Amino acid sequence: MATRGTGAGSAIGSRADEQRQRILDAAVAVFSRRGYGAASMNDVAAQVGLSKPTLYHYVRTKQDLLVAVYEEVLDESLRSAREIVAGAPTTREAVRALIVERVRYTCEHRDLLTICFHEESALPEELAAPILERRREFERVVRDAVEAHLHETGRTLPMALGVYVNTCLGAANWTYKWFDPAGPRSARELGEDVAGVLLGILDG
Amino acid sequence: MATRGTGAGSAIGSRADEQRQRILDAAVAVFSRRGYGAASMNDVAAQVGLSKPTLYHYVRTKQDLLVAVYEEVLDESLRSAREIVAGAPTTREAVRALIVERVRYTCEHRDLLTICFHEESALPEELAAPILERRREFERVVRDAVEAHLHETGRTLPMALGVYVNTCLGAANWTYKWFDPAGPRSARELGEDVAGVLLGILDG
DNA sequence: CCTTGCTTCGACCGACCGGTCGGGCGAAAG
DNA sequence: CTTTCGCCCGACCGGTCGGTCGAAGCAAGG
Repeated sequence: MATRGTGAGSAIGSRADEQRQRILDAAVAVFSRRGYGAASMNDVAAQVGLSKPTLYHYVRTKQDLLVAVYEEVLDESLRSAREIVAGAPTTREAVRALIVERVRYTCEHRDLLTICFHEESALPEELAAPILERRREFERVVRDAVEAHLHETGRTLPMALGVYVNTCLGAANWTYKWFDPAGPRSARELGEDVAGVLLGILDG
Repeated sequence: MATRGTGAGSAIGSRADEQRQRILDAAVAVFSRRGYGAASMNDVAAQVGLSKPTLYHYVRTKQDLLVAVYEEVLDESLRSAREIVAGAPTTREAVRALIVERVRYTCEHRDLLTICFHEESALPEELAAPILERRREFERVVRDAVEAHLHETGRTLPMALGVYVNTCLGAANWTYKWFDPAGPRSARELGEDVAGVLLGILDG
């Protein structure tokens, strides 16, 4: 039950919590590189500098690590999307900011997103169901934002709304494959470029 | 060395070739569902209705099956892209047809593309290098097509050419995640919708 | 000093992996 | 009939998997 300050003035975190976070970071690195199915818990343990039994002192199963990845990504995605919609000055700016932020987050957490995009089928049905539901909720937020802008401007899209939204999300998500952190454009700037392509059809 | 007609009047194919194709189809189904690393050769054998030793009578290694998937996809992608560029009536039509075809092929071979998109890191460097080079060549064909259209019309894009091309390919490739074969739009029609979003910025 | 409780790990478990081996099968050739 | 040969598989190989067990190390409290 002992708690201890982290030394950086941040919120309290027990020793066990710190280790758990280090393990999760290691798991993200290993899972994204080797793939969840092919990665072993030995790999993860070695990455943190622990033995496998010690790793299992902090983590219940390999599956728990994968679930934690999805939780983190979905929490942050949904939170920021709702914040953007609530705070945007115009409906058009909401759509634009949603795309920019999606690209930024994806590019700056490529390991995390790589796992989310690749390992959907690695979770058993019972665990996948709530995760899928939250992802659908995220997509609904984006969809509603586009629809609100359409309604406000009286325009109509030359294709189904769902097709447009999925095209936008696809273009944004796919940056996890090609974004170059050493390139000339930052993640945020790249997001603005991508949004520029996708918003063209909204402005006519 | 015995050969036999396939009975359907098509090109000759030995019994062994037929079996090899059935095995490859099974491998595609299994690898795309479970992931290459997590899928076992027992799974593949069971899917074809053979025992594992019999499977190995036709296939050298598990890795060979994965390589065959990449070969098939890259062969077809490059071939059709070059054909489209060579036969398009205008540069704009070339770009449009490239996107439409990319979406169509992706949606109609989702299992194949799922493997290509997810298992890039499952190949050892020596095998991945030539595959990566051919993928880059495919991207170069698309890039050149866009550049030709830009040059012809005298327009300039508000973002780097590479960013635009990757955005287009991302939107097209991502359809492997959300295309619904039972939906109201065929793969080809969906491609036309997606191209409609992406070409907006080219037409101003 | 001893106890307590958290952290760590060497050694191990049964299961399953990719891949192999030696032999059994049936049909065609002699 | 026997031989041959492509096709097929039960049983097995060394190795690794996710996960467990029992014990050692060690700081804090008494």
